[in-house]
Amino acid sequence: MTAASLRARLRAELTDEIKATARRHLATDGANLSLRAVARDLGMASSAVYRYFASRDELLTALIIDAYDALGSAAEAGAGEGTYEERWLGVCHAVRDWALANPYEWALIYGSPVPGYRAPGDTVGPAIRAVLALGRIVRDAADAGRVDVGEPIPGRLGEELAGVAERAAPGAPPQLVARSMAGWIHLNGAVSAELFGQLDNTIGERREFFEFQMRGALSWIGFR
Amino acid sequence: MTAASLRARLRAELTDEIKATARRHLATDGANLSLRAVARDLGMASSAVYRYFASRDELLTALIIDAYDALGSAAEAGAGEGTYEERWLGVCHAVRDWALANPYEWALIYGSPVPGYRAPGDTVGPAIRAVLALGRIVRDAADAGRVDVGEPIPGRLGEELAGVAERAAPGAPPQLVARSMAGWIHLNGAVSAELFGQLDNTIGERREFFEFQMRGALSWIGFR
DNA sequence: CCATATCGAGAGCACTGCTCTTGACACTCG
DNA sequence: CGAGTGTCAAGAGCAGTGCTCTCGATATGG
Repeated sequence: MTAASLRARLRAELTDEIKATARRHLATDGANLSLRAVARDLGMASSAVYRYFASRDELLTALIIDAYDALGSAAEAGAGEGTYEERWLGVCHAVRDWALANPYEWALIYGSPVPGYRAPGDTVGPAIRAVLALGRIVRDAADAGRVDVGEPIPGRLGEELAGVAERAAPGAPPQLVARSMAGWIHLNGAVSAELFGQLDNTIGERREFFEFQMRGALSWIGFR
Repeated sequence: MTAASLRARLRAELTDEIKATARRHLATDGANLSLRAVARDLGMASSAVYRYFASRDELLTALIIDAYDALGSAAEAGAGEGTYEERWLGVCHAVRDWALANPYEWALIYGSPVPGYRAPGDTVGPAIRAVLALGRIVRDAADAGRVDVGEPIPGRLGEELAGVAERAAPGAPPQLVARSMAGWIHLNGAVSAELFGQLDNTIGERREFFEFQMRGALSWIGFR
């Protein structure tokens, strides 16, 4: 395989270089980065880039998948040790820290969807890693009896949540799945609000305010 | 004034027509709509549009301000009558309903910021109307003793929040300001999650799930 | 009525994503 | 070791973009 890989290795390396350069351009041009500019930075013709990515959308998709994966890894690593509360806050801060370190990639995956862009199925796997990392902690805490399970959710939403629980965390109470998802959504909103400038001229103590919110989610979910 | 307004009226009308057409293009092209395409739809030369908006950014800014204003009006109208809980949920649903009816304008104001685009100061006034509508309800409820004020927030965040309270709602306890803001951020995240497709293939009962979350925020804030 | 300000249209510049063709290189098989 | 094959980079070219400038036409105000 090493024989065939001389060409393959060059291809893989150049693919990575293109992605890295594109990631850099993300900072200045956002989702409408210029493929030609990326090629120019690499000293190659724009048409040559099309040997590696069939379109600009495909390049963006690659960046999106990488971003989801990196965020998922960061979130999972943030779970760490300690009490369930500490693990929860650990994941929250890990997500926020990653977003602060990679704001343009965060915007790419959680900002407004590019019209006409259809996310391929490859993205959903990496996309749910972060929320699953959160859910696992709630589930573990619930198994240990450290979470007030609370009232079941009635109606069709309740049934639907039971289905979600079945697929994502068999045996977990649907209402805890719902509250975990709500926690993730709040986390997501808090990070986006901070990154997208909604806290400018209002809140300077970003980290403290974020933790205040995540502790609130924690208590509402029912940790005790 | 009617004398001078023949030209002025035409100008105002055409300005509105350009914005309306641009709003329509928002649906297909998002923030990178084509000024030329807008002009084409209006049967005028692209250069003529520049008599009305100095740049594409300026056109987008006009759309952004209009969107903030429309959302603010919808939120304020949603406060309506009833108990404090009902008013809170009324605003939440009003915001969500507006976003569902105007998804591309929501994406414009709460999606990823366009790199290189600097929001002019004119946007902050309309931008805060919605969150103020929420905050007013919490404040009213607190004045009526229907909210558990809870523990004060210590440290620099607490001091900062006291300043925010001073400016936005004099006399209101800083911790309630913080929880109101957190509620708005959660609301914002919930709407964005729904609109940006993060609930696809997971939650179908969108309205119920949204209300579940907003009731959660309600109880965490301390309504009783 | 006439000077002035405003406006629309068109040409043009530099840029974009993307396609197609051409020629060079590396690899594989006989 | 040499011929054939697949892969690659480069360049030209097309249609589209934001934006500027110039040039006539039209309405406004003194």
